[in-house]
Amino acid sequence: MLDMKWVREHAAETEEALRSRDSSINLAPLLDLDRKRREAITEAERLKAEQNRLGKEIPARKKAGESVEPLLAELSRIKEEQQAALTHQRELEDTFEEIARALPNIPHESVPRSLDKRDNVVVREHGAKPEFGFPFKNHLEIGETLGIFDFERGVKIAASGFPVYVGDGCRLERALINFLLDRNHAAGYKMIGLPYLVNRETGYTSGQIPKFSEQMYHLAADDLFIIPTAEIALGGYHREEILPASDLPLRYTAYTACFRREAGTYGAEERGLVRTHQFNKVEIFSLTTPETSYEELERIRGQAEHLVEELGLHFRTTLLVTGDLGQGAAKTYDIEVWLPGQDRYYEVSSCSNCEAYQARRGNIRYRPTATSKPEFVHTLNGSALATSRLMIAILECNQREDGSVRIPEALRGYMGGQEALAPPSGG
RNA sequence: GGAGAGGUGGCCGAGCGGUUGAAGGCACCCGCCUCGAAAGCGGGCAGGGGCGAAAGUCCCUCGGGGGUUCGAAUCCCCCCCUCUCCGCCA
Repeated sequence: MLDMKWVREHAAETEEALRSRDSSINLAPLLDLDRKRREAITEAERLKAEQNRLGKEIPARKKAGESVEPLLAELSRIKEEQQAALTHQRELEDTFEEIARALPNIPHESVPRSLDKRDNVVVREHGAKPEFGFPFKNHLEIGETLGIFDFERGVKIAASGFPVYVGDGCRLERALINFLLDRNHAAGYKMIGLPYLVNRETGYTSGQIPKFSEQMYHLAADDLFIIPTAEIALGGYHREEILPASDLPLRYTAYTACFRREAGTYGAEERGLVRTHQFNKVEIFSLTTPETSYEELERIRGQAEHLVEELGLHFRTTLLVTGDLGQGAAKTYDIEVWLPGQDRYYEVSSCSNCEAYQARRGNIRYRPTATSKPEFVHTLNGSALATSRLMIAILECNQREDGSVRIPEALRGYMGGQEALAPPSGG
């Protein structure tokens, strides 16, 4: 949600900025509706004030022994008029809000303007693509050799896109999750365990509802949504609160499974763990003052990059262009690791500053000073990191000719000192 | 799921048909006092919205939504949540 007062006063520049991410955006109908809406409010309130004023005279007149009959007649007439005005006001407000809520955030000035994601700017590269002196395998083949995944049975249990991790595969991902949580904790992010189900209000806060509802699994009987990322649940954590300024910044990290319907994104080339309906992710989430949110974005990005580095993986960081930004984001960095088996980079982290977009939707505020009015906080989120996809990178980049996979040193402590994943003996 | 109790401002807590957007306390802010501080004293202090350059003014909000009434925090209905007891399940 944007600050509609600000939009009203900066209509032309807002429209220009929004069009840089969606060329079909036209603010004119919304601004027209806003004008009519405010006129309707003024009229309904005028009638209500009149009603209140006359109503207050009743006890005095009764006391004075005067007849209140003419006054009551007058009142019922005004009341009827007022009801009609109120209905009109609500209609306009509903339509207005429906349109206003669907607007994406205004991109930050430092974000490159383009509708073409091929214009995303690589701002950092680390390491190099691994070179193999032997025919390398993709993660599916490696998984087959090591017996660490069971996609067939995942289908049997649930459906395609619900992977099963077995033995060392399960242990390795477990190790990753623990490693990431520990590092995030050490970096000052408070660990937090979250519900995987969220209600409508929380879904709305993060911007998933209503526009992207169809990407979430929905439990109709209870009207709850299964989270596509911990960001959604974390966004709801401080909903409807006024935080003391001294508490900011608030930094959280959480591990959750993530569930995405991925409707319409079916890709035969994205097999195995590349794109699934259920995956695992460790998330970072910060709430800050408006003044410090861009520093915080760099901090989150730095943390995510550092984690990939520690795992010894080759990655690049890109600054997304306006057209590639998610609904609530004002600025986003993606961190992508190289997947030899896919012959391309894949996102393992997306770090965004949503500024006040989510805070406004969820009414998350803070009081800058003891005497000032509450203001909206800025919210930021970043994957740190998506472990299911990291698994692919680790397996593919650390494979050896004999079919075993070297375990990154950072994870060995979480694997009982184990240094490699080896194929079952005799097979 | 059944029975009962309850949801009021940043927090605690009164109010139970009009003068209450809400007593009192705590917290917080400003001032006095003090070398400074504490205590004490005086004052201030909910959120959102419309109009307005501003001062200001009006409207809404006492869990949420409807209703009764000229008028609702107060009465009625539905829903949500919390607590206690029972049932059920881990």
